[in-house]
Amino acid sequence: MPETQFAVASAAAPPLASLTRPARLPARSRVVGENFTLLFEGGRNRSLFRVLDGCIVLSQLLDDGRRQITDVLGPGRLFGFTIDGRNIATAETLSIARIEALGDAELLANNSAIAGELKTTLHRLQAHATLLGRKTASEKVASALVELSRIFSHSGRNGNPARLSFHLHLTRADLADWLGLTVETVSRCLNRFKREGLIDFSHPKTMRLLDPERLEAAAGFTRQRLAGSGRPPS
Amino acid sequence: MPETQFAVASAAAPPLASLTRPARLPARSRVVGENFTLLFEGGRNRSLFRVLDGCIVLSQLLDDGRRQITDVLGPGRLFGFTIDGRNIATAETLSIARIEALGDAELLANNSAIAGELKTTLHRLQAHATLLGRKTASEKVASALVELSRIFSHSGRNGNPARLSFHLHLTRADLADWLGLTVETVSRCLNRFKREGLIDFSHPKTMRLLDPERLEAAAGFTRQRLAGSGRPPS
DNA sequence: AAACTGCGTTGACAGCTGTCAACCCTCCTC
DNA sequence: GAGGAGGGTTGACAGCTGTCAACGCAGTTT
Repeated sequence: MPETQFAVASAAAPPLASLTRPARLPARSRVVGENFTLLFEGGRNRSLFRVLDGCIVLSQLLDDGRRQITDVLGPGRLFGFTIDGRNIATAETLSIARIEALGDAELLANNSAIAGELKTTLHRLQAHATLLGRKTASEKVASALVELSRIFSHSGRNGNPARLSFHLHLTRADLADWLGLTVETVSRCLNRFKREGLIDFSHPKTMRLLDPERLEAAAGFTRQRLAGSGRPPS
Repeated sequence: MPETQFAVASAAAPPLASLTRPARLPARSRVVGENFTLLFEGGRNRSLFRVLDGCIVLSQLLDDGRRQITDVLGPGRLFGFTIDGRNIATAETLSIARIEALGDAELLANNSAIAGELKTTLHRLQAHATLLGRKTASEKVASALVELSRIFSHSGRNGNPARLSFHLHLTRADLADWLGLTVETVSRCLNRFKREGLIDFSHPKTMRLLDPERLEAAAGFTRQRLAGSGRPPS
């Protein structure tokens, strides 16, 4: 495997973003290797987990093996939600990842925060459903690049400059499973964007956005905010 | 319009719910007409709502008008979740519907119930993402029929017999927007299922499942439960 | 009764994306 | 260094599904 951005770091000290709780890590924090399945859909689980570092994806399988990645999680996101004690989704690492289990006390204390996370996830999943159902292959790949840059760029102090370059944790196959495409289509789109000067990559996973604005346009915006307010029925 | 299950009620008074508060319903309950947009994505809203009767869909729009229905709600489901006071999704009625606003007191009292509803919705949305990204047109339509029969069949005392016949609240266009297809493809699939004896409908919205088992098979199951338990990382 | 509208169905055709295959490259093992 | 495995790219081709168009039908209006 090509060294991930954690390879060196995890050898020495905590890598990038030893954020959240750099020193004295809580006892429940844990480092997990690449391509490791943390939770199985339908499996029993009594904890919530927070991503401290790295990349984790949630997925679902059809009986014949078709896979759909439903969300890509970066630092800060929570996962491990259950219904009747059973995991809603399969969770696997795409990089060396650091995660933290949330204890019951924390759960209760952060109850509204957890509801907020649930709503955020709901919102993301809705947007992704729109992508899956109503966007073309090009729009899907462009959307993915914009989204992943937001999740995994080391948000530079100014915001913009650092956003241009980031590590694509997903393989072409992962991207395909996320976007409802095939590896070939993903590859073709990426290389077309490269030829057109929208993006650049030497290593397949080292991505740089050369023209974020055109890329966002190519992503086919979802309307972010409606100008008018809603019409509450009461 | 063909009579919905509410047609009688609406015949007495003006068809499209001018009725707001028919008989002695709880103060916050309300009847809304067909094809009425209750909430706009991005609009302000301070209440949660519960569907008491009828059919409500959540949707999202792209700038050019492409629409994606992200969930279909029947009796019992909650909607109106917000992030920063802004609606996550657009909500519109597909039938005359009865809804109920949940007050703050109820909200606090039902906090865990609400988290449960959020998780249920998350689960449904995930399954739908898998449908959108990884199922064929036939599988999508078959899945939709099975799903809608579960939501809208008047759950007979025995369960099964009543499940066979139900009112399809969605038009072909709604189905298309839900499944990420076109009306033509939806229509072709439905009529093929009809020719093959899987379903039957005289009126386009009066659906009957003649062979639920074959239909479920045609839907391409998502693996419901994993035998083994998950592997919690702590 | 005629015309109109919305919705649904059906056919012909096109094209986007999937399928199949070959090949390249890097990394790893032996 | 040879060989193998995994991931990525590219080309040829096919087919599923979208596009475009015509038509039917029911309900409503004029």
